[in-house]
Amino acid sequence: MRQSERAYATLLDEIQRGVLPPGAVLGEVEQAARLGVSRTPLREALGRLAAVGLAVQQSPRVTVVADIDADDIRQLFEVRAMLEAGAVRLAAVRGDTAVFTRLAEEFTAIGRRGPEAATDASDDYYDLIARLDAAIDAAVDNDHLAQALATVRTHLVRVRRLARDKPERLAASVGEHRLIAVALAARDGELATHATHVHLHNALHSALESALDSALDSAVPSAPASAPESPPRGNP
Amino acid sequence: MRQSERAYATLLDEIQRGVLPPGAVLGEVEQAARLGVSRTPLREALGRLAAVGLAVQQSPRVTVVADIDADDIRQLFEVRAMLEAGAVRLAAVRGDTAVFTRLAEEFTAIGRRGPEAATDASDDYYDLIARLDAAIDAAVDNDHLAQALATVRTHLVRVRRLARDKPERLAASVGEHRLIAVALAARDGELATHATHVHLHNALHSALESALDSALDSAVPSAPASAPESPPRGNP
DNA sequence: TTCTGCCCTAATGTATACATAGAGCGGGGA
DNA sequence: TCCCCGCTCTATGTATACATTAGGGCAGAA
Repeated sequence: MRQSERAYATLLDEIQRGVLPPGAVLGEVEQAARLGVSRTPLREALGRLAAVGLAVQQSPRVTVVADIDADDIRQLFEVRAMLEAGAVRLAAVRGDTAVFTRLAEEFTAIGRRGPEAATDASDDYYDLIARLDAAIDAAVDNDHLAQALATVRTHLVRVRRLARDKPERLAASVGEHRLIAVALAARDGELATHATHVHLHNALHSALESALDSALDSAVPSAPASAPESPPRGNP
Repeated sequence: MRQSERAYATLLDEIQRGVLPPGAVLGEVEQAARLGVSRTPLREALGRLAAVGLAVQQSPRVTVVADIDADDIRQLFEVRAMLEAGAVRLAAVRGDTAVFTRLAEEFTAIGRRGPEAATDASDDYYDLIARLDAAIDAAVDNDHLAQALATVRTHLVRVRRLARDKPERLAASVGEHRLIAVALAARDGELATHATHVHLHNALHSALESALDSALDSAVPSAPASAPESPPRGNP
């Protein structure tokens, strides 16, 4: 594998997992030394991160991990709603009914486990949801849309980490996805679109709630809003 | 200005203007020598072009200008419709009525010139349309949406070049944009959304018509569909 | 003591040298 | 004559050396 791709994958994973928190300085020499690559491939990795919006040039001299606040999350969900609503509308027309029928059955089955099983089987939940997304993408068959959605999803990974889904929210999410799958199986684009909007509305509110509880300090100026005393560093 | 940015701007312009046609090989040493920069900043420029989708790695060894066919244009307009329809719906709520009222008046004024003036004043037409787009972006105030739209618009520049708008189409487009501006001035998000869909429907059909006439050979296999004898080169 | 201006360091931006792998071509054999 | 093997050459991928500039720190003066 190319060193630049390896560096990109590593940095992406670390940013998404929070190892490199928002505001962490991404010095070229520092990260190159840490990842064991030269500056050239690392620069390419930073360029890709900047292109997708996860790294920003705070000044002409310093690149940092992009900040993320409640407003960012709202903006992200606005774009996501536009793209996913449009995607399911198209998928209802173009998709294979059998595929979505089967997915709907899987959602029904996994939903029967009840909310108390969600904690243990959360990986199964997320995997099934990812497969529904993949099926929608395949049905729509639009590269430009897929790329736009991929960018949004790249950011959403970090949002999910901030807002760990509670078990009851995860169970509700399964039900919402089940309805989307059912609508797609029935080729009901209108229902699928509305169900998607409902799902994203609930997901956004849950995310904002959890995120505000955990880390985000937006609109809660309990401490002076000046520069933090110890800005997070990726590699102290 | 940084050399890499200069190289990117130059290559982007040449791709959008058709100087580097679809399929043109983008050799690093060749382009670096031509643009008078080293391979390092040129690689960064190629990376940015690849990130936006205008350059693709045809093989691990050769990068070419991305191809574009009727299907691409349709896909592009699908994404564009999702994003712009959502944008105007939000802009109707968030925008400043005065701004869009003034823009609507400008569209009315420029529309009174009649279709025969479109050829001479096409720059004025496009400039006014661009200002409406900018006003919508500003009203929506969503960075992620702006970036997604910027990517789409980057591709659309090339589509417009393939499908040179006829004067009567340009005149009709002005009328369609006027309606969008009027709807936004009236804070009528529904009307703005529908007007946007109508406009994009017309724009897509006009583009496909013109493009099929001029250069695109999709679905018209008059010649054998094998590899062309003389693939276009950027710098023979 | 504080503010301002200069210098120095360290970071990025660029160029070039080196490594490596793939594609094309030529020669030899069947 | 055709096919296969190997070689070479050139392209990319990587590392490193050089240039440039921004930003901080120190010293001097008010």
